[in-house]
Amino acid sequence: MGGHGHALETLKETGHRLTPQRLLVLEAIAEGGGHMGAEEVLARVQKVYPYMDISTVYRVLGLLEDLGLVTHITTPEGTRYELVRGGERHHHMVCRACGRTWDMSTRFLADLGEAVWKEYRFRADMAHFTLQGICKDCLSADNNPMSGGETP
Amino acid sequence: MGGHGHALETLKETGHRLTPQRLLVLEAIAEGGGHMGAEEVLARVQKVYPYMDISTVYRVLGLLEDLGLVTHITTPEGTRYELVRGGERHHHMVCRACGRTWDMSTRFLADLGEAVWKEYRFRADMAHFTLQGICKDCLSADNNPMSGGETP
DNA sequence: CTAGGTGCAAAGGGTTTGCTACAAC
DNA sequence: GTTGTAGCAAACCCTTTGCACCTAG
Repeated sequence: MGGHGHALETLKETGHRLTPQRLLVLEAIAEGGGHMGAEEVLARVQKVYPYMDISTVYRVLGLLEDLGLVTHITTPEGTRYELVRGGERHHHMVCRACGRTWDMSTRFLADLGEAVWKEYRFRADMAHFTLQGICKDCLSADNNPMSGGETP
Repeated sequence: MGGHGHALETLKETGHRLTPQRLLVLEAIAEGGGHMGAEEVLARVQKVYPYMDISTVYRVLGLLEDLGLVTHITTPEGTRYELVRGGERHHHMVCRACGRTWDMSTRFLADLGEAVWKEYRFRADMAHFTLQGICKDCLSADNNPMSGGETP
């Protein structure tokens, strides 16, 4: 069970029904950890409740997002959803070779966000930030050339 | 006239035919000033050549991208293409409010990539990097609270 | 000439919508 | 009981693909 008890309250307070489907989506996205696609949420829920429909997943995710409980980002791999956790910052580096996720200090993004803010007055959304690349293990494993991958 | 004469050479050198459709797509994307969706490219070309088909647009854009003449980024509003102009490399900031795309100097990501490399030996892939957030216009338009969006 | 490229139509993948039965309150 | 929801199917983008004809080299 994740820390989404607060979410249930929000649902009730805003006059929405507490349906099993909503609980299941909430659980799935809470346990899934990082960014999940709708299809992945569906798969997780269906392990417990096989009748779950993809349209319900989208509707629930949309509702949760309207309530500020979930956000989504657009990536080249498609739309990814995740739980909004108060205060918790999670910046990740995902290795494209081995798929592992590594933690990154918020310091780096603080610098980036601040620099961009000063220069462009653009308020970057760092809440859900994932850097892709190749981790040190995979780099040494095969000396991956990775066309222009270093600092552009 | 756009500076894509170089593109024509690249096409010939790589053994591709110089078709009117390719020239038109090249012109459209050069004159459009970048950040264009396939549909917009199609519209521009069709003003001159109404028979142009969307599938041709995609195929030409794909070819030009393979040749390194064009890049694309993924935004919440869809895929956006732009001409690669020598030297003028940059990254993008996409406003979640108005959907516009803004250019960002590579300098900021260079710093981030380098810092991450030094600290973690993680080789970040900065190609097609897109920062999401709220642009200055939308910030001043309505004083958007943007849940914890500032510099973390 | 002859491969490569185009237009058209149709298929795909992801997301949304209309509808009726159903379940939360 | 009411009304909001879920499931299903079909519609809807956007993008890709198959195929016969056409055209640049």
